[in-house]
Amino acid sequence: MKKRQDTKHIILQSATRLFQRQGYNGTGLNQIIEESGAPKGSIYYHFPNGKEEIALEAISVMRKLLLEGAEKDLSGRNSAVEAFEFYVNNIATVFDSGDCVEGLSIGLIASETASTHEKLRHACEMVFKDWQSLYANILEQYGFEKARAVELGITITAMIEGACLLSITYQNGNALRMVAKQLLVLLKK
Amino acid sequence: MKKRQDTKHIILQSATRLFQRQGYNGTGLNQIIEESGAPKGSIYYHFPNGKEEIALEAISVMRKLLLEGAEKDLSGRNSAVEAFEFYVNNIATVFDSGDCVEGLSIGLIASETASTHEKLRHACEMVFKDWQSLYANILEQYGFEKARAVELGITITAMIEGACLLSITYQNGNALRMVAKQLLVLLKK
DNA sequence: GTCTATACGTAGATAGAC
DNA sequence: GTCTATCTACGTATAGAC
Repeated sequence: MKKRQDTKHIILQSATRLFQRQGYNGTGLNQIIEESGAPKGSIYYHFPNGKEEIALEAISVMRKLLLEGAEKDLSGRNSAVEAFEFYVNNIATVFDSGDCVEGLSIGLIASETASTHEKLRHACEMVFKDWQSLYANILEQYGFEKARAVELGITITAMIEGACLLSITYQNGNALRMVAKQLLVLLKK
Repeated sequence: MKKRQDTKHIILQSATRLFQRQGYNGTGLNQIIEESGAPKGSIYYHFPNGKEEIALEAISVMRKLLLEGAEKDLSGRNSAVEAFEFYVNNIATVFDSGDCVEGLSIGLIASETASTHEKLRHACEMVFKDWQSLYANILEQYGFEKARAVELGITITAMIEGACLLSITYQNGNALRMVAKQLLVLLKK
């Protein structure tokens, strides 16, 4: 059917946005329904396993979007430094608007579920690993040796996640811009 | 009275632990009472403003503990690199035990409350700023010029918070150890 | 596929006895 | 200072008509 995919899709859209902003525990099923305008009775039709299943699919949506964005921003530059500087400064601008930031990371949902929902924890772990690999691959393309690229992949993932946390808390993107600046030192060859 | 302080204290102890592990939304008042063994009726006597007030005081407890620990680990070393390496590797060991990590940061509660509880958001912001200042001061003591020390203070705060997030998710402290290693590069003079 | 109604638990919070 | 009882709201989830 056509309607089937449409409704499921808009539920997932709203859920993704709400989970990113308010976290897993902070978001209710009722709120997702309300926000999306989807028919209330349809949630357990599309997601028989309830909230956890929605979160699992939402993480998968985030993963896809965030990785695509990263790949686009990071490719076709003249150097690793230039690529990551552009990429991180780009993220920074999102946090400047002040209110109602749609988190650009899965950091919140990851830390919430790490010790309570094994499935969700694992899904988040996979996303972080994807990022690390992507960053490492990009660095290899720019001439870093493999072992060093892997190390930097982990480090850059941590730096960006940490800076996103500071940026959300401070309500501006300055921490991310600072990280972008320090990458000049870290990526010096 | 004496009892007054005792009960309030044990409530705060449990609340601090639970908020760090499960977050603000993930922790119920009932659970705090249960965990602490405190008399159930006494919560609104000691904390008339309810859950938010408990969280506010819990953040203050975390702030004190974490800053004290950081100051101790970072002082009396031979160089900035040595100090931060010891400090970060020390944090890393806490995440190796696998299950039931008592978060060592306020990252979870900070990201949960950033867009929903202004008072709590602000309290977390102050803690992060304290960290930045502490790190910057330490770096100045080791001979970094002030402006550079401030930049690095922000960056190191982000790196550690991000690595804590990865460590919680991965259930081991390797990300933190990796960050410690990269500080060798970043703190080179 | 969608709707209404509702079950059932637990959340935070309050009142008033002790 | 502490206890019990209770209120109201909301959480997830289900049942069954349409």
